[in-house]
Amino acid sequence: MRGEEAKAACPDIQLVQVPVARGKADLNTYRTAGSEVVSILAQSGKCERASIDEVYLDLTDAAESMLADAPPESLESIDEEALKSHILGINREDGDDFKESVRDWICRKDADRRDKLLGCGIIIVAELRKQVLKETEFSCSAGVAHNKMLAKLASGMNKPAQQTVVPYAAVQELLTSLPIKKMKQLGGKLGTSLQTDLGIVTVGDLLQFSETKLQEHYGINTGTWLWNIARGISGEEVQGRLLPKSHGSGKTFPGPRALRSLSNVQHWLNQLSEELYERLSSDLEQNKRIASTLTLHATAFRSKDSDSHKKFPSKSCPLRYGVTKVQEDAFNLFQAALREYMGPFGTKPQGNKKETWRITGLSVSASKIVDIPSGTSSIMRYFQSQSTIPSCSTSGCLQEHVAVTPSASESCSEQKSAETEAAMPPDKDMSITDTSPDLDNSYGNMDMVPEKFTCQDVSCQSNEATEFPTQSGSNKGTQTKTSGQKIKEKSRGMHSVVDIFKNYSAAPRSKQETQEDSTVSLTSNRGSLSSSTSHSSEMNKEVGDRRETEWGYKVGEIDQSVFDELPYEIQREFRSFLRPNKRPNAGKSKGDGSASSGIAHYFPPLKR
DNA sequence: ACGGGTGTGACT
DNA sequence: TAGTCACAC
Repeated sequence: MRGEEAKAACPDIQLVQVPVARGKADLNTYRTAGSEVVSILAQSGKCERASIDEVYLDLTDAAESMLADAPPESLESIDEEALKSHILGINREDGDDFKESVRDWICRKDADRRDKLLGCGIIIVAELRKQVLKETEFSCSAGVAHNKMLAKLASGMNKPAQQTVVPYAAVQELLTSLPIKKMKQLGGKLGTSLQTDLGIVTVGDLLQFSETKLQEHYGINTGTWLWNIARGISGEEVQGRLLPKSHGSGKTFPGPRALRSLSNVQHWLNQLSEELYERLSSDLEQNKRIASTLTLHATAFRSKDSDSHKKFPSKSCPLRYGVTKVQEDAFNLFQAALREYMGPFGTKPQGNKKETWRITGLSVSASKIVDIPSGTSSIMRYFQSQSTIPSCSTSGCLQEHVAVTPSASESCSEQKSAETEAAMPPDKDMSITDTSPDLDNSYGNMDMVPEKFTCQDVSCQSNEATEFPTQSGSNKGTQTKTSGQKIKEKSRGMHSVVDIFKNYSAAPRSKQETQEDSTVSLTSNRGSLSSSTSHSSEMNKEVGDRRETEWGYKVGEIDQSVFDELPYEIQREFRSFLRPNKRPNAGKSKGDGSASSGIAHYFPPLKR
């Protein structure tokens, strides 16, 4: 029920509300909580942060070790928490005997090796959940099974704060009567289609269809995937990734709250950009990562006019570090999208006051996040100073600045940012374009779901951007160059600092599990966010380790002009990373063999 | 059940 | 690469 109803029914009820900052919901409390739990779980095996409160753990190694060194059957006593497990296929009626049956199952000597591993997993997971509870005060639920799909399914079967196990022999029974809509990925349109188009309601029904038949209806990949999951087969690997791949900040403006003026849109974009930037700064500071693409999403409708439900296009551009830069670029992206949305007829000559459009949703997000190799302290400082530089707001400066912004500005030459006020402080900029994939590290993962948050203290969020003042402050200006043209060209050519980073090859993480992983998915509930903070150092450590791997780059990918734009200090630092042996034979970019001009194939001279 | 704020991945 | 769509928490 809604809060109001609840209050009416229970006047003394304690309702917890999501914190608000900058006029919008602030989820940092939850992000921090999630990170705390991940940092604990990641110690035990490969970990994948599946969402803000969910993780998957691949405990294969830990389980195998236990089986080899101290198998359950050799233990004199089994963890009480483990004995509380729900094991599918084992009846646990009356309260006294079931722990015995669980113990028997875990210690069964004649068990299939896979189930013996599961038995170890049960003990490990029980231990982990206790540790999470003790160290964070969050409880969590878990599923222990042979793959992600089954573990996820199981984790939701006994909540809160319990764990469920799927023995190999229980898979069929579990699945046959299970409504397909309960399976991850089938909760939406595909599940509906399966139901209405093929009459499939349960996974058991799905079992009747041949792989070919399913492929005819849903394509090769989806068809095969469906055929497999009906049999409890899921080859999905647990990704070793503890950090999010993107950051976003958005807000909806339902019904009467829809935005109707450019200046209002700009106001909210500024708020959203500010939050986004704060998070980017934390990421840089804590994880040494840089995002390189900024994307603007909006939802809109045009009152009255025909096809008022046309989609508002999303737009993106290179992400430049600096709050005002993000705000500026976001607004420019919006205007570019708006013109496209309104069509050739969107031009101004519309006498009456209010616009014909209504914005019901806005969001800005940052993606293509790459690690900065360890040891690049000057690069860190560079980006930090970038964000520190306040404003030098002069229209002339703005112009130049604009010319430099590739995508976001390409459109901004014309329109009026009139009413918008606020000096747009164009600072020196450095556009970042593109990046490369995730260099995952391998750790375990887990996810928790705070059920009741009693955290009323918004300040428990740990990142105060003291290191990355979001604005104002003295200007260190002169050490970075303000030129525009060169950077613009390099941006066009898609080369920049991040391009260099991206080639830093994630050291082959080896580690190739195959089948029969003990995968765990935990879901937690409840928790009183105590002010526990500094666990951040632990996180840093984890993240730091993987960065020590060597990295290489292709000389051919560094544009001379890009290099020239870098502060001397950074040019020097980069030089230390350059690996002559990686020099390509022919001009190529991104290793895809495509030729590219304007690329230097030699070490750029240091410039001061 | 529904809505808000996020986030990921497939596909074009 | 940019942009859309589906799905999930």
